Parts: sequence; C-alpha cells; structure tokens
Amino acid sequence: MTTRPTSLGPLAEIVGFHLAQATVVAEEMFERHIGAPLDLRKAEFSLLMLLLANGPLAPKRLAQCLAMTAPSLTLLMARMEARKLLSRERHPTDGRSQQVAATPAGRKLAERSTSAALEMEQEMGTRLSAAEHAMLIELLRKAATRKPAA
Amino acid sequence: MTTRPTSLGPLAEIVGFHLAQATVVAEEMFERHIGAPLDLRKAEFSLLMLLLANGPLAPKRLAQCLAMTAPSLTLLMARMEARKLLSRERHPTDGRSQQVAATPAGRKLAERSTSAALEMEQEMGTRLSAAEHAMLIELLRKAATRKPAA
DNA sequence: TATTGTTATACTCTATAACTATA
DNA sequence: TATAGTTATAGAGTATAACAATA
Repeated sequence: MTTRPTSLGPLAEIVGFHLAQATVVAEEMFERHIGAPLDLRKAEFSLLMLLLANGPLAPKRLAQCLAMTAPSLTLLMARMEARKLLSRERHPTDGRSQQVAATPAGRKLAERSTSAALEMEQEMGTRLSAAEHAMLIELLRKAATRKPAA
Repeated sequence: MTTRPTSLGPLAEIVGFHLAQATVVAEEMFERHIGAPLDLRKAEFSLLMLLLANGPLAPKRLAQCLAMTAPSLTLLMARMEARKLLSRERHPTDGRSQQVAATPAGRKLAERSTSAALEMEQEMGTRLSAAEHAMLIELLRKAATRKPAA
C-alpha cells in the first residue's frame, strides 16, 4: 500500500498551524512527565511555578500571567486549596484583594515538578539542540508579545 | 501603582509554556482574520486547505493530518457537508472508505481563506521578520516530529 | 478478524453574565 | 462608581466505548 505524502498546501506557511501541531507533542510530554505522575494539570503546574518564583501573588496577577479569566482561576484555586497546595489570605490594606501562597506541601510539589520539568525539556532535547531550544523559546516570546494598546 | 514584574521562574525555560502563550495570540489573530469573517473554525479551515492542496482525501488521512480522532472528524465533516462545503463519496474499490472532496462553494471559500491567511501571516510579520517567521516554523516542525515508533 | 467510519455519551476547558464585598 | 473576586450557567472541543458495514 503505497501512500503519496499529503501536501500541507498553504498550511505549511502558517505559524498557527505548526503551533497547534507542536502543542500536541508538548501536551503528550507534559502528561507523561508531570501530569500523570504528579497529578497536575498544566495550569496547576504553571501556577505553582509562579508562586515558587515570586512568593505570594494576587489572583489578578496570576490570571494575567496564565492568560486565563478570573472565574476559571477561581475554580482552579479552589481545587488546589482543597488539596492543601495553596492558601488564600485577604490583603492587609485592601480588603478586596487576596494574596495566594503555596503551602509547604505546595512548595514541595512545586520543587518536584521543577525537576520533572527539567527531564521533560531534556526529552525535548532529543528533537532540538540546546541552541535551537533557546531560539525556539525566544521566537515564541516574540510571537506572543501582546501588541502595545493603540 | 508601581508593580514589580512577575518572574516566570522555571517556566521561562519550558517550551510548552511559551507554546501556550503564543497560541493565545495566534488564536486571536485567526479569529479576527478568518474565523469571524469567513465563519470557519480552525479545523474547518485546515480541512479546506488540505482538500485544496491535495484534491479528494479519505477521512482516515485527514484525521492524521489534523491530529484529531475519527469521531471528531465525523462531526466536523457533517457540519461542513450541511453547509455544502464538501461532499463524500464511497471509494470505488473499497466500500469501507470514503473520498472527501470540496464542492465548488468549498473551493471558493478555501481560496478566500488562503488570502485571509496571507494577511494573517503579514500581521505576524509585525512581530517577526521573514527570516524569523521561517525559522520559527522550521523549529516548530522539528519539535512536532512524531518520534519513530520504538 | 481487521479496518473504516458512525453514534452515543461524558469530560475538560473556558467564557459570559450576574452577583457580593470592598474601595 | 470602579475594582477584586465568586457563583451560575452554557458552549466548544475532544475523548472513549460500543456499534455497523465492508474487506
């Protein structure tokens, strides 16, 4: 059964298409290295990483960094709080806002996630050289930059 | 209100994270250039592009190219067939399989989509030079390559 | 028995609108 | 009146399992 390879046509030049294809592979790798072994979804993992790197943060800020809406974040935090991975306190001077902090268990899981993530990027290293890996991230950053509001 | 920038911590080195961030921007651009004006979802657009470039194809092949499951594709094709964008015929020698072809209306829409996509990539050009655009696609292709089955 | 495609069903993710409370 | 966060609800996308038809 000889099958002629399928042409991508115009898709070949479209960044968004290749982004989607690469995402399929990246998500499979995430699931295997982090999602399944540590029982973490992508957004939960990213949230822990942000708390690990910055200390307590307001939900508002987290929502911006994670590119998610406030209601989605509320649900996410509720699950993680129920799992005792983070705690929420009212801001001392502004009663409307909160400070979200990782619990000791949350920090421990964040650290384990960090090493799992390192292994994940090492697997990515079988497809990309170190220079290519760095270049890819830099180009993705450029592509993702929010345009300055007109 | 001075706000210290938020550190990404380990996320900064993770391809998957930047992939997700870039995808947010790419999807917003898709919606504006193609999704809303032509009433096409991403998968519908890609499907039309594949038919435009290859002529009639079997659903099996389409599912592979689009990285989607057979049941999802069935629903997608049903919607597009109802819109008279494509037609399905049984394969002449193998009654199990089908040949999916764009109708004249489907081809016309595919051609309009192609020029809309060109404009979309031109907007991407405000963030990336032509060389960077090509490099990004090449690196995404490398990252997305399915590993040879062990 | 294996393969192509469909139907039925459920789950995850995310969004919008309406709401509460603080400022 | 504006902002931070929550609740309620709905929609899009996708997956798995069970099925029908053909090889």
